[in-house]
Amino acid sequence: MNTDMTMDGIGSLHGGVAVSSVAPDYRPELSLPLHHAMSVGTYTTLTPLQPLPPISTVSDKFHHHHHHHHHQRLSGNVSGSFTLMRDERGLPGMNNLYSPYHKDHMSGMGQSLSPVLGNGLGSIHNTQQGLHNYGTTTHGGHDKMLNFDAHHTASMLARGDHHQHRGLGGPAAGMMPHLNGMHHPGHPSPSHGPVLASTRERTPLLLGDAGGNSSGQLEEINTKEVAQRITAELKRYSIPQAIFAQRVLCRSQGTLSDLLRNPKPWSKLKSGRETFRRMWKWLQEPEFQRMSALRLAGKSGWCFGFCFTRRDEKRNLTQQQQQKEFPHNVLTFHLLLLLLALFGLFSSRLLFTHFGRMKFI
DNA sequence: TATAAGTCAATAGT
DNA sequence: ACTATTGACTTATA
Repeated sequence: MNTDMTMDGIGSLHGGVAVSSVAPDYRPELSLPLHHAMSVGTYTTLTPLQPLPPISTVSDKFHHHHHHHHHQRLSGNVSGSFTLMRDERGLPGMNNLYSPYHKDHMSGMGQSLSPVLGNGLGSIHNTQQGLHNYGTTTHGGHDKMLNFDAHHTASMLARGDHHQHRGLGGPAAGMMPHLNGMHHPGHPSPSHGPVLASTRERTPLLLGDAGGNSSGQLEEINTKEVAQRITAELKRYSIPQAIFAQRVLCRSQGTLSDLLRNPKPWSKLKSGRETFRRMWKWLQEPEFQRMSALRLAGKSGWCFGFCFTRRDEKRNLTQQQQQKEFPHNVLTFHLLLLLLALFGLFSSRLLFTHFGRMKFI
């Protein structure tokens, strides 16, 4: 009952859950949930918050040299209130979207952006809440992208084309029709017609495996097309490379730039395939979830399908300003407790040692 | 050990 | 403010 878990033990957070993870400043791999053991009906309903380690090149330097980071502790006083967002993230099925590619398969799971399945939380899901957040979660200087969030997500939801529940075994190829037709400004536009039809088949970004396999691990990704589409998407939504690289790919801006401009053919890729898989997966996601992934600033935690972000970390607003801004989606700490109780989580391994600190065994 | 692949991070360029 | 370039570094592999 006194397991003192800090972020130092993030590697051992397996099975643990971060309700309020004070994640490192910029390394998303330490904040993104890795494995969603959302087995319904059991305590594992909690969404484990696990690190998304960098791909194969996890080296000692990563942990020791440059990024002495950041083994921040879950010390923060969670005193404020939480911002509540729906977590559209995934269920176990997405785990096999990643192949055991070297040791990457573990990290790959972290990118599971798949829609959450019915875990009984649907009724709580308030679209309004989610939307509010998209529009208002601003960190420093990513306003453009996040502003998009509000509007596009709203319109998208209005159109009802979010939630393409392609969850387990769903056809991964039915991707983003509203994006497929889009233009690629400033691009040679190699093949006429939609980006999809680069191959004789209708498998857009995949070469081979015409869709039966949605696990995303065996396909040959058309890296060039992926690169083009990612480039277009980033442009379209004014998403800086740095943001995308960091939060979705766990790579540096320069790396992404290089990959985007000089994508190597799939056959020539080795561990670098993982990066393209992440890009590809991101493209598969509904906009709703794409932006969710981008928005992850590392200051929020995911818990049973909801994202909890410390309000006071969102920006430098006064209390009043914040309250005005987040009238509905604020979850007080006590409400959080209530939620936890509602979901029977108290009987789980979730422990509170003192206010503002949650620990798990 | 040599080489290739992948990436980071500094920095130059726009 | 963003993006592109590139040398250095790590890791994997022949």
